[in-house]
Amino acid sequence: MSSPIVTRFAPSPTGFLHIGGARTALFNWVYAKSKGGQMRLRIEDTDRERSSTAAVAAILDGLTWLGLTWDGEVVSQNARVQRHRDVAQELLARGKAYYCYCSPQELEAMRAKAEAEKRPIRYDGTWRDRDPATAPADVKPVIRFKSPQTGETVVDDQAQGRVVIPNKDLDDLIILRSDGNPTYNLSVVVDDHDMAVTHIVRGVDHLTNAARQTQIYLAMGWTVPSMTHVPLIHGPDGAKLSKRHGALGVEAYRAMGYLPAALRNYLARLGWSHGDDEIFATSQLVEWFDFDGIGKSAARFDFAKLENLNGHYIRHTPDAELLDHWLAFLPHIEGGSERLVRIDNAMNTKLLKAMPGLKERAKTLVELNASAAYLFVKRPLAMDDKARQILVDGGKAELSDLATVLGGVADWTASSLETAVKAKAEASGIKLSKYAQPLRAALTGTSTSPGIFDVLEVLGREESLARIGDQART
RNA sequence: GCGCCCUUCGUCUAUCGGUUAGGACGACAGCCUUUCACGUUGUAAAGACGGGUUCGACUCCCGUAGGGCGCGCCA
Repeated sequence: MSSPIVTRFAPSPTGFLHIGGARTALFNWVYAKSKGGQMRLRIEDTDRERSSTAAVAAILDGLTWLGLTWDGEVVSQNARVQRHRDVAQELLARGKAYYCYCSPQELEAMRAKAEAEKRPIRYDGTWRDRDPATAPADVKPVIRFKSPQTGETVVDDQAQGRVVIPNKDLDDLIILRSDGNPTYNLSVVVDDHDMAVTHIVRGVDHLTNAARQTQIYLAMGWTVPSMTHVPLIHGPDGAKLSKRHGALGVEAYRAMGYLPAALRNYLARLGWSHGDDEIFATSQLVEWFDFDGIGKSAARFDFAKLENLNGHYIRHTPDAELLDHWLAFLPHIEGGSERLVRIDNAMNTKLLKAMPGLKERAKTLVELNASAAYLFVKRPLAMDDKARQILVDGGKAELSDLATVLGGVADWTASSLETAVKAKAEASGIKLSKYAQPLRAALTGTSTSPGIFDVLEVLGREESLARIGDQART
């Protein structure tokens, strides 16, 4: 019986959960699910300066929203530093590491010199074989890993293939700082090993680290886990993701009104494929997912496609479920909370009734929320001359909106309203298209123009209708 | 500078030596709808470049160009 599959997502809490991290988490989660394994969550917070509990909270929140659940306790890497130190000592004892007394300044000078002479920037191994007895008394040493100097290190990557890196290009990295704290590459290896991680899935930016980590695994006599380095996600312009484009936290995507399921679907298709399949449920993804579907080149983030996908998910989500999503979404946008408190049972019923018409034309929850504005408008609205003017001179009609609205609010059915409105308009010689603009404005609550009820009121009153009709004709 | 990696329509991608190079988003055009949206039909749109290998290359090899990642007492 083979050991269970264990994947892990290991973000550093220096900021929000960005889109690339979200996809990495998704792949780890999906793979674990598909193999009946577990996904652990580890917070890489060894850098105390830059880590924050707020960031940890944001990451957990983001993962939860995306529906990516982890197994077991959240591991804090910082809580395990003693274990890391022990391993560093063991490496020392095994002759696989050594004390280095170079000061940061010396190292800086070394780097600068190498750069000036256009030589590779690497530690020159000064203390590798030097007698510690000659060490300066005033310098606190770091511990460096004794990296093999000849041969090559192979990373058998599930996505990148067999990646071979010459050992001469890998210098002796610091595994324990002069303050006695471990560095990333040591901590990762120790934690992944101790957490029984069998499969590491992360961004290609860690590929070189993978080689260094492989050397540490080997030095400790530990089994090297399966590794998969997924290509990065770039911004729409092909450049590295920055705050300008997609480098937003997942909470930003939530605030933009995307559904978790849609985002999962979109993210999965970014860098991974299963033939021509585009739209698939997460359960289907779990069934299909495998590392061989992962591509090698970076993908650009395309909001247009995400939006289209999201529209599809909105349209295909059952009304009640969509309403729940919307309600959960409200606190995350401006004015949402005020609207939320006004939703009682009666309103809930109205919303549910209006949902079929609403979701048909919304690509995001933001749009859905906007089109539902008419349901929250305080009435009656004042129907002044200016408003009447807008009504008469308006642009194109929104007949089905009108019908939908009434179908959701009054006892009218969409079709009967449509028929009625049509009849009224025809009788008065008014082109219905005249109503569009104010109707839309009323629907979205973005203007002071007449609300839907006022329009209907007018339509229902023969004399006003006739009067408006006259104005419209002249 | 050194190392590793990448390169098919504008974008995400299929293709695992033999295809009219397929799908999706976007774009454009039509249909449906007395609006919008949805839906639907169609059109334009791609193998970076140069060499090989092969009966035959998008697919394999080499080179060039372009791009990405890494080279911290950050993770």
